[in-house]
Formats: sequence, C-alpha cells, structure tokens
Amino acid sequence: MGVTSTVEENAESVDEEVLEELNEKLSVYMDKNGLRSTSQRRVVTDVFFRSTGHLSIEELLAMVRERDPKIGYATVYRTLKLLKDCGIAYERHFGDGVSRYEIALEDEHHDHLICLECGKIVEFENDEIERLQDELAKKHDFTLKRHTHELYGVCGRCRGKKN
Amino acid sequence: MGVTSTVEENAESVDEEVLEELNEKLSVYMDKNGLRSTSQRRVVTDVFFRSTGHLSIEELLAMVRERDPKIGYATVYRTLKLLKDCGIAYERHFGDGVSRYEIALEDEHHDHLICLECGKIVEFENDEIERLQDELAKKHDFTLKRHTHELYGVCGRCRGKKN
DNA sequence: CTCGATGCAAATGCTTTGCAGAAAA
DNA sequence: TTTTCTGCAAAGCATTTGCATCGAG
Repeated sequence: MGVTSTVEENAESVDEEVLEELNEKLSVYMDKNGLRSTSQRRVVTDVFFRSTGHLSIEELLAMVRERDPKIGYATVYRTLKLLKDCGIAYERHFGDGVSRYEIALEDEHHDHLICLECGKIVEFENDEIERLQDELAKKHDFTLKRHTHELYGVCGRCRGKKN
Repeated sequence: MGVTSTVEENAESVDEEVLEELNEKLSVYMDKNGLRSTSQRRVVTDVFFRSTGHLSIEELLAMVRERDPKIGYATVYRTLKLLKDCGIAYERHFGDGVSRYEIALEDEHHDHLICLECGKIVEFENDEIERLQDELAKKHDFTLKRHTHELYGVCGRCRGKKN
C-alpha cells in the first residue's frame, strides 16, 4: 500500500490551551481509574499531544525514544490504548495493516482523503454527508455509533510526477 | 468486535446467468495469465460465486471442505487473491481484523451498515454521497481510485432485545 | 515433459500478554 | 507496602511464503 508518510495539509499541532485540556482530561480519567502517572506515560502522551497527523506506533516510538531511549514499544501500545479508551485518541486504519493514531478533539469530526502514491492524508468534513449518513441509519433502523469513511486516490502532485 | 455472522437483508445469491458471466470473466483472465483450472480452484470459486454476503476465509474454507475436505486454507487465500486481482471479488474490512469477500458485480457499488451487536450487514447505495465524494476529491485535487464507507451501529432488533 | 498449483509447515508482521523487577501512591 | 507499570521476550492471529510434490496442459 502507499501510506508511507503522514505529510499533512494544514499540519499544525494543538496550542498550549488545548494541550492543557488534553492533559486535564487524561488526568481525570487516570484518577478515576486508579492509574498512575509514570515518566514513560508522560513522555508518550506529551509526544502524542504535541504531534500532528496520523502516527503509527513505530513513528511514535521513534519520537518517544529521542526523549527516553529505554522506553519499550509495549508501553507505547499500552499508552495509546489508554488514550483511545479515554477518548483522547482515535485509532485509524488506512488499509496498510498498521494502526495510526490521531488526537480526538472535542466537537470535531473529520474523515480522510489518502494519496495511494505518497501517503499524504487530507482531512475533510462534510455536513451534508453526515446528514445523509444519519438519514440512512434511520431508514434502516440503526442507532449509529461511529463510521469510517476514507477516500483513496492520487494527489495532484503525484499525478504531476508521472507526466 | 461484533461482526460474528454475516446475516443479510435481501440475501439472495446470483442467478445462473450472472454465475456464467463470472465464470467466463474468470476463465478469460486465467487464460490471459497462463493460470490453470484445477479442481480446487473450481470448488473455491463455485462456492464463492454461489454464496451470499460477506464471507471470511474461515467461513469459505468450511463451505469448501464440505465438498472437498482436503483443500488447504492457503489455497482459499490464494484463490480469493486471484478473484480480487481479476476484479471479481471485493475484499472488505469491517474492523474485526479479518478480511471478508463479496462478489463484485459489474456496474454495482455499495457501502455497508454493520450492527455491532449481531454482525448484521446491510448494504446501501447513495448517489448523493457518491457525488459529494467526487466533489471533495476534485476540491482537493485528488483522482479518486476507491473508497471505504462503513456505518457502525446497533440494529433495531438488537436494540429491542436490551429493553 | 513443463511449469503452475497445492498442502503443509514455517515465517511474517502487527499487536497483545505473562512475568519478574521497578516505581508510584 | 501494596498495587500498578515497565521492558523484555514469548505468544497470538491473520495472512503469506518456501518447498517438495502433484497435476494441468
């Protein structure tokens, strides 16, 4: 498959205010569940919160090890599972067999356009599609919980390269 | 995850005419690529062509072994890869880690509504969503190749059971 | 005869888990 | 202290692959 990098359009990480919200939410969840704040978890979550895009465990591990080379990959897996469980991270699958993680911001939802050549990922939001989905669910008497919607194609730059 | 069965609404297998078309298409592809028609392949493709729904390798293997218990699972994997390559089968992923296969009919495209409780899969087609997807791709300068669109929720029957 | 196909078992790649030692609370 | 967490290696799983043998053409 083509998802080798996670270059983004509009790639900007969250600001300090949002970062604090994320840490607060995490802290509340951990307190509530008797979980402990360890140096490894702090490194992993901080790296993730300051990151941009849709990162694989491997990519996260590399970044994490720049700060603490001793951290094992099982810890990264476990910490991202934790973030997923408390609703701070979305786990995405773009068809290449690896899980990718992205920050789940409150009141924000988007889907993805993925370039099969260079792996560029563009986020999109479309209220009309969301509305049509709700309509479809209603028509078939389903209570919608979540959805996946990915468009795969070739981006303009990659198309250009081939000519 | 909840995708344990592949019960369908409107579950009807293809008629003899379509079955013949599928076999013809396969035959042409195999000739063109110097592939051989073996008894195992004939069993696997026939089972698949007469099937309904979204079958996993495991489910297909069980059906195949009713006809020929000696067929190995690698053969089923390899044969479904062949069907996928010649455009006769779609490979689907509904989030439970197994690949599922369904017959790819000409000029027909649909997406899926999946019940997280009972695994029921309902197919839907929505031209307006398709149109909006094309529009989005155009807007971001992508040439669309394919997409995935799955709605996960709880079906009416399962919702009823809980009350 | 040739070369593709099969069946088995081993290998792969991602992810999860068991466990003994480390470290939060 | 007690209980959770970590790091490592081993285990799990779905899928793929190497190889000797089989069989289609």
